[in-house]
Amino acid sequence: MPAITLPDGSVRSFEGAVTGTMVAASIGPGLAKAALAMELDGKLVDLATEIRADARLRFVTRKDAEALELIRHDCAHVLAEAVQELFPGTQVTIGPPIENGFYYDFSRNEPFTPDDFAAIEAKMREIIARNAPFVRTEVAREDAIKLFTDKGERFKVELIRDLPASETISLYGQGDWVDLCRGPHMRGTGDVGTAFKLMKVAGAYWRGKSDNPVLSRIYGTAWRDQKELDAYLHMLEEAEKRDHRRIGREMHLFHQQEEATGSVFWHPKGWKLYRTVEDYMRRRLDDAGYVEVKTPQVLDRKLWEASGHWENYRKNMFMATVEDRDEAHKLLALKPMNCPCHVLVFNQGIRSYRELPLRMAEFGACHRYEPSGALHGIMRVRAFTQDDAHIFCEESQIADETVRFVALLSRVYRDLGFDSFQVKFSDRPEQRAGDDGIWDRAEGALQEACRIAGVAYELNPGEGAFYGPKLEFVLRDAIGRDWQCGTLQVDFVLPERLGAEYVAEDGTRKRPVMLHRAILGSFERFLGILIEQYAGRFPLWLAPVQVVVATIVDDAADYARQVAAQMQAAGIRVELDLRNEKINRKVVDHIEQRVPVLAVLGRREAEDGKVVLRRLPGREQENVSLAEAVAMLKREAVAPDLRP
RNA sequence: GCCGGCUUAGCUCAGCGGUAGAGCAACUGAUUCGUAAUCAGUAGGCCCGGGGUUCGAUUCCCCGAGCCGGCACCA
Repeated sequence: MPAITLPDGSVRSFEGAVTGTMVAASIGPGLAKAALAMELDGKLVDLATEIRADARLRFVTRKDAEALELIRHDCAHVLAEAVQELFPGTQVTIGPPIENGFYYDFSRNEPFTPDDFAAIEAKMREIIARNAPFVRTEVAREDAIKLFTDKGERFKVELIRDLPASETISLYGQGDWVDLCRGPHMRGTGDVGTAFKLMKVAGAYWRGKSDNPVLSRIYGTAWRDQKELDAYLHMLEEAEKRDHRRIGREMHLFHQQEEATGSVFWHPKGWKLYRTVEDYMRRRLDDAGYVEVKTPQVLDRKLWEASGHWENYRKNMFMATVEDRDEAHKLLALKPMNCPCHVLVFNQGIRSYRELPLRMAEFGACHRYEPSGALHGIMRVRAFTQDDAHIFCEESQIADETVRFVALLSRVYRDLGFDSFQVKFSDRPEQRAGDDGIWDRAEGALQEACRIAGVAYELNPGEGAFYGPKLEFVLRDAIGRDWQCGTLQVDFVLPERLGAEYVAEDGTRKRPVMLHRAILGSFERFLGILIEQYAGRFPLWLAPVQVVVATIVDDAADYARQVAAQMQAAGIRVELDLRNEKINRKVVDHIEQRVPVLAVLGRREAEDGKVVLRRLPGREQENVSLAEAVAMLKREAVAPDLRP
């Protein structure tokens, strides 16, 4: 006699076991029609699930947050059925819902191409129109294995074999098609609706392991209705316009070319942006008690052997050889990291505990031979400059330094337009230097520091650096991809390997702990994200060109030159546009160039000594004196850390 | 590195087994104009590189490079 409590607190009692479908029907025909699944005692299950005992129940309809995930998961099943109907012999593997959609990985000799999408989508619509109910059955492990072995689905068999013994093995059928699945699902394929679209194909390794076979993955997106789908597709189009590679070209910020794969050619305007950020960072670091150093690019193999890079990182290092040195010294490497160099600086002379924490910063240029497939615009490159620093400190100072670092990073991110970021905690990787005792201490210290700093993080197991655990500060680009920018890493290993020590209060020699930390991460990556964040429309202090002085007629040219000269003298980054073009055209061009301020000058302004300012892409005009314009723009262009 | 796709003028893109086109940009001239594209003209191409098939390849095939999307990698 289950008594079912609904979200509004009302209780309904039934004679015997009931299903969600029956409960919904008993409440009303509207709900019976709308309910797709239900949450039973906090767990999302099929509507057809039998309820035998008292329970709390909430129906999930298309409006609810869970609906999207259900639609996407069901859509993945529909995709799999469609593919198997159209391409017999294709094996199915897994097909989960993901952010904005779903994918399904197939095993097939011939990978799918986007040319297959039209046929597959048509078949999917057919399957959805059939509205076959999703039917759950629970089976014994041996039966499941037999079923999928008979079908020739060896990946499914492998999945079943690896399920823990405690796990119930369930199948979901839709018409004649059946898949191994945990569920839950909606009532039938018709509930998927028609607001879906196949997006792209990709190779993906079975179970994410690169020595496993490559599967053919089809990505799709699915939404509640056409309107949502259209909005999503429109959002993607807009995001494409923010792509830093596109804006970099349009705004003449940088370029890349084959002769230097994975490197950036910064053009004058891009370099101005870079320098503006670098100057800002240098001031922030000065204020935060860092000292700045500059260390070599090319170092002898001996150093990399000592640091552990030779063993753990060599595959990512560029080598340099010279002919006229003996065997032992002819191999050098471009530094992939700055840390060993900083230890070498630390090791000069005798250090005292009084000097700690010693915060040693460097805008360090590094080279890493990244796998070709990893390169991505200026976000993932082979030559980059980190806003790197290493804090040499005592173990007891880790927490305080972490608190300070997180405060500094938050300040910088806010100043540069990022109000939120994700934090991940990456612990010991499989390939690492240092014994487990050292790792226990390092991870413990970092966890404790996070607790004290009040940093909430997500665990990222096994992803730490080879020398220590790390915090990753992650920002998101225009297309929704996440990039690690800031980082904080606790390292007991390198000081040991490179013999760093200091004289402690008691006169004994001790090993310092080393905190590796970066805020921007690399200038290249960070500027890429910054470009996308602002879609190239930078706030005045960052804009490579802050003001364009544009004339309406040639008669205003002399005055325009004066205006530009005065602005320039006041430190404003200004350009002149004296072209023989109509002002309309000039407005359009500078909007396209994402110039923040246009100063328009005609005969009237030349006569009155005035300037008409227009904040692009806005339409409003301000008419002010030249002196006022200069003062105002100068004030507005002050970097956030220098504002009164 | 792996799977797939792409690569034609500075940019965005057509094209096609008979050696190439548009728009924008550039250049020249006219126009001097008051806030979202003035008009006319001119010039511009190892059609990514290397092989092959063919009477003939930018087009078809193979190899390579770079880029793009994922996957793997990512101090």
